Parts: sequence; C-alpha cells; structure tokens
Amino acid sequence: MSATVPRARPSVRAPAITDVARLAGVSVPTVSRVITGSTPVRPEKRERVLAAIAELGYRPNGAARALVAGRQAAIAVLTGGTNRYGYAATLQGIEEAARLAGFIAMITVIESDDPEIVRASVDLALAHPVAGVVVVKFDPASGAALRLLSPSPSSPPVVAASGGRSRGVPHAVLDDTAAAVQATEYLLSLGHRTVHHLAIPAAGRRSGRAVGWRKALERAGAEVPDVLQCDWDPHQGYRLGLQLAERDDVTAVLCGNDELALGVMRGLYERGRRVPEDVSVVGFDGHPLGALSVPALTTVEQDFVGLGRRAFDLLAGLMGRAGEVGGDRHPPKSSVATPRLVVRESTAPPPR
Amino acid sequence: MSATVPRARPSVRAPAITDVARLAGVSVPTVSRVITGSTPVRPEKRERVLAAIAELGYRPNGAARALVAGRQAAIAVLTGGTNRYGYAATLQGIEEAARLAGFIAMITVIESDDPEIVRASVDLALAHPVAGVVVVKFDPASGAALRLLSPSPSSPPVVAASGGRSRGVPHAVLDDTAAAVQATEYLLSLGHRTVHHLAIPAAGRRSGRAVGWRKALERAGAEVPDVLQCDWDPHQGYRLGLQLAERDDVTAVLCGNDELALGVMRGLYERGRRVPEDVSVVGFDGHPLGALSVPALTTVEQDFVGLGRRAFDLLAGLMGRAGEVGGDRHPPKSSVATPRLVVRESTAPPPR
DNA sequence: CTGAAAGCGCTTACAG
DNA sequence: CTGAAAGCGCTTACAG
Repeated sequence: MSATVPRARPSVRAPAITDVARLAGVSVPTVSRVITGSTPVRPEKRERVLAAIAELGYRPNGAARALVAGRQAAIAVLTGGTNRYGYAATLQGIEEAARLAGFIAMITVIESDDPEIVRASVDLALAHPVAGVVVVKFDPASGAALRLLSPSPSSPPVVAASGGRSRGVPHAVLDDTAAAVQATEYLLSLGHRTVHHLAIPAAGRRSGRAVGWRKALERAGAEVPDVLQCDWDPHQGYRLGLQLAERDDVTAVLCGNDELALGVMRGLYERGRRVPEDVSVVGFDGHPLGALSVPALTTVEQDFVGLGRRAFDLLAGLMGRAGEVGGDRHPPKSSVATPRLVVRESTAPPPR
Repeated sequence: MSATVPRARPSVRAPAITDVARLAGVSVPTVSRVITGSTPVRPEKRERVLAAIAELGYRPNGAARALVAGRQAAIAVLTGGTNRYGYAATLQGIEEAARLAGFIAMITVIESDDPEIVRASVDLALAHPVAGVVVVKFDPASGAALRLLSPSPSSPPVVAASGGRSRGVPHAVLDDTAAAVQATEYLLSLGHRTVHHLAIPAAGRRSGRAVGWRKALERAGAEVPDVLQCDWDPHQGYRLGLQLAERDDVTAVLCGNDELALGVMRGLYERGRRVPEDVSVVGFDGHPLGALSVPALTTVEQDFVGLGRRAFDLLAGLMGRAGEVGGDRHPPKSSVATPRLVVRESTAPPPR
C-alpha cells in the first residue's frame, strides 16, 4: 500500500514576459519589442520569441501594460439599463465602435437615482483604469451619474448619449424634441383636436419628447392635456389603454416609446376601441416589432445604434487628445441627428 | 501689446498614492492601509489621510492594484449579441450579479463564427486582466469562442450560459429541449396532426429547441416536417408566415423565439389566415410584448435574467477557489432550470 | 538591433 | 500601529 504522496502544488501563475524571455534566450525588452512592434528585432530572435509565446500560451498582462501606459484600452459605459430596446441598441453601437477601435466596453448599470446607488456605480466603474467614459443618459439615474462625473484635467474624458443636449460634456444626441414636434403635428394635420401623451422617464426635468409634444400643441393653439407619466413597463401602457378607452375625448395618443404604444393598442382593443378608426396611436423608437403588430405601428424611428457609435466617436476624439498641451482648445462638437416619422397603420383621421 | 505667453502645460496626471501620502504627512503604506482597511491606523492619521484623499479627489489606480493582486475585479462576457431579448436579459442578469459582488462586466460581442473574428474577439477580451469569463452561448459564434477558451491552470475560469449543456466548462442552462417537448406536446394534445418549426441559430449542430420539438413529434408518432431555419430577424418570421398561409397542412407552428412568432402571426394575418382559429402559433422566451399582441402569444417563458445570475454565481464559485491547492477537486455543478409553458390566445384546436 | 536600468502605482511581508 | 524595502509585469529611454 503506497502512501498518498501529495502532488506538488500546480503552478497557477500565468506565464509572464520573463518566462518567454528565458525560453527564447533573449532579454525581456526584446520580447516586448516583438510584441509591440515598437522596434525592429533580428528575424531569428523574433522567431524564437514568437515560438516561445506560442509554446507558453503567453498573453501580456493587461494590468501591467495599463500601468505603464497610464490608461487601459477600455471605456466605461454608465447606463440606466441594458434591456429595453433603446438602451440595448445604443449599447450595441457603443460596443461595436469601441471594439473596432481596439477598446473594450465595461458596462455598469445604475439602478436608481438614489445618490448612494449612483455614487456606488460610478465608483465601481472608475475603480478601473479606463481611457474614457460614456454615459447613456436616458433617465434620471444616468443624469445623476453624469452630474457626478466632474470633469477634472486628471480624470478620463466623458461624453453622453442622449435624447437631448445639455451643457458640460459633449453629447451625441437624437433630437427628441424635434421628433416629437413632427409626430404631434402629423396627428394634428390628420384633424385631431389634440393629442394625449404617455411620457417615459427623463434624464432631466422632463423628456424632450414631452417638451416637443407640448410645443407643437401650443404652437397649434390646441388644448394641452395632462401628461400621463409612465416608466418603462409596457404593461403600464396596457393599463392606460384600458382607461383611455373609456374617454371619448381621446382620439390620438403619442406614446413615449413603442413598447408603451403596443400596450396602449392592446388595452384599447380589449375595450373594443378600434385603432386607427376610433383612436390613433403613435409610438417612438422604431422598435422592430412595431412593424409587425396588428395594426402596424406608426412611429418615430430612431437610430440608436448610430447614436452609440457617434458617442464613441466623440469620446475617441477626446481620448486621442488626452494629455496633449492645449488638447482641450477644440473640444469635439456635439453630434445631433433628427429621427424621422414612419407612418404605418395605427394612425388615421379622427372619427366624426 | 503683450506677447502670448504659453501657459504651463497643465498637469494631466491623476493624483497617485504618493501625492496623498505627502499631503497627509504619512508613508505610502499607511495610505494603503486606510484605503484597504487591512491594518488598523491611528485615528488622527487616518483622518488626515481621508482628508487628503478627498482634497485630491484621489482614486486608487485599478491597474496597479490588479497588477499586485494578480487579477482584476472584472469579468469578461463573450456573447454573440446584446440586442435581442434573450441576450439582453441574460446580460442584465450577469451584470447585476457581478456588480453586486463588486465586479465589473466587460462585454465583447463576437460578430460571426469566422475563426478570425472569433479569435480577435477572444484576444481583445483576454488582453484585460479579468478574474473570469462567462460565455453567453446562444449561437455558433459564441460556441466557437467557448471552444477556443482552452481551460489551462493559468487562465481565468470560464463558465457558459446556454440553452443546453455540453461537456467541458460548467454551464448555467435553460433546458430548451425539455421546454420544446412540452410546447410541442401541448400542441399535439390540442389535436394537431403535426407541428411545424421555425428554428433559430444554435450554438452546436442544432438548437435544443429543434431537438425537443423533433423528439416530441417522434415520440407521438407524428410526421416530422422539414425545419424552417431562420436567424434572429423577426421579418424572416413574417415572410415565412406569408408562405405558410398558403399551405392547408400547416395548422400549428412552434417558433424558435417570440419575435419570429410575432412575425409569423403578422404574415398569416396579411394572408387572411386567423390565429388561432386556422393556425396555432407558439413562441419561445416570454418576450414582454408577446403578452400584448393581438392575439396574445402562447409561449415558453424563460428566465434569462436568472440564467445570467446563475452563470455569474457559478463563476464566482470558481473564482473563489482559483489558485487554491486542489481547488478544482469539486468543480461547481452545472445549474439547470426548466422553462414553463404560458398558454395565452394564439393556440387552439385545429380547424376541422 | 539589444541588454541593463528605471519606473508606472500599488500592496505585502519585514522590522521595529 | 508604521516606515523602508521589495516586487507585481510590463515598456521606455539610455547606452552601446
């Protein structure tokens, strides 16, 4: 009977550049040179280094590189959510643009606008040596985070992706206000006396969508009904649809997003109100499923993926100049796009 | 006329621990001690350090900490997408669980299963000193990535979140096969002679959903129609709906996800086929909008957020033991959940 | 082209 | 409780 000989503790240490140098029979800086390509290395040594790297399965330690470089090839993304259509598509655009530029996106969700929560999320994100940060500013929580990110010359550059500009950091924006004006005016042009509005949460006091809706109504001299404030749950749209169905004065509804609009349509349907014959419904965002509902949803199409991409581009401009003398002399301009109205089947003149 | 005196170049260097130590009049290790809490520090010094940190707006450099610790409080998430419902919800669960455990999630999308692309994405992700990686294995691209992540004792632990188990790394799974069996048997029990299937992309040869569907059909002795292979675009469902509407033999359709199902319903509607009177449609996933369509969609509900959470928990177990002697003696078991069928309005007995 | 040296900003033993 | 020293794994000048 043989005694159980404890095996030597396996080395869990990942191979380091010194291991590669030793195996290849060169100095550490030489290994570094073939990896970074900063300086030519004699072909035969180069080959030996490459072989050693492959044999060891060596990957440069990112922390060490970031320590030397003073920053990491990573950006922090602060956002109020990841799940709803607008968020997800914006994140897609940011991640894609970042990846193509060689950066990785670190996502941190800010659950609420409670100062403690906001602070904790920002701290978590900035505990990592990021080269820049983009705030997806669609709601109160991310608005609060942006305010916390006081731009100091020593902190990483910050940009925001949003439905409306605000001063401070550069913004990539999708002009919500203009879009809402457009949608509201379209409904008015159909002959509706006024338009009701289901509002989504906003980064500031109120959403650009609500602002544009009100502006169009006032400009047309139409009555401005109370805003129906919602959050992101489509079922809220459904419940409001049930209620609105009881009101004869409601003939046109502009919803803060397509999910809410789809909910409203279902609520109206359950109460026997026909869309668009009895009530017209307009959504916001251009959710892919809005094109497939019955009736197909009229909406304001938004290029969220493009928004995310533009936000990263803005940030890349800032990062490129970080640390440059006078680098902040020409801060990148904000980038604005105006969404466009897509008329489908859910809108028509009011019943008479 | 005064000459333009160039201002001194602003110091863009972020404050380091040495700056804090100098300002507080203590040694560097003492600052470290008050930050980490590793060792008690005399109250008065402690106060001075805290004050200096506040005054300087000091944040510990994450790269330096990661270098010392040998890893970062970050995990890499490799995924085929971020946008579709299942992906977005799974990512939400991962991010949330990671954040609550003090980890940040770095997201890298793998655009396709082209080996070059897969390799590039994996390299990008692992260029950062992560403590672990989770692969959201819903499609061929992420399946390929998982295969590339050869587990060596020196590389970070890996787990997968998926619709079906496979050997190798621990999996958090949502049992697609069982769920598809359930949905198919339900349709058969309604009296349909067979069920047609729109398949989504799979991580392996075919999706667990397609496997379960086939199994249920064979078990019941029903004819097994050709699979209608789709990708993630809901419009593909729509186009197939248009086509299926022409076929009298199609009375029940099981779709690989709810987006496709909603598209099918729209296609059938446009060709005058009624759901569920003429054709029954079942989706997969429990997309929030499926409950609000007309008719409301019967579906197999999946807890993606929970899946993401479970994947992180599995990883946390692995990370906790990383480097421990014999730490791999009891690898965490995989974690399996079975989705449940939610019957709504889109299913009924076949016409006779 | 290439090696020895220094340093990035921390934390962890090591001696008081 | 606290400071001086060493070291984490790299890259960047500095001398050949």
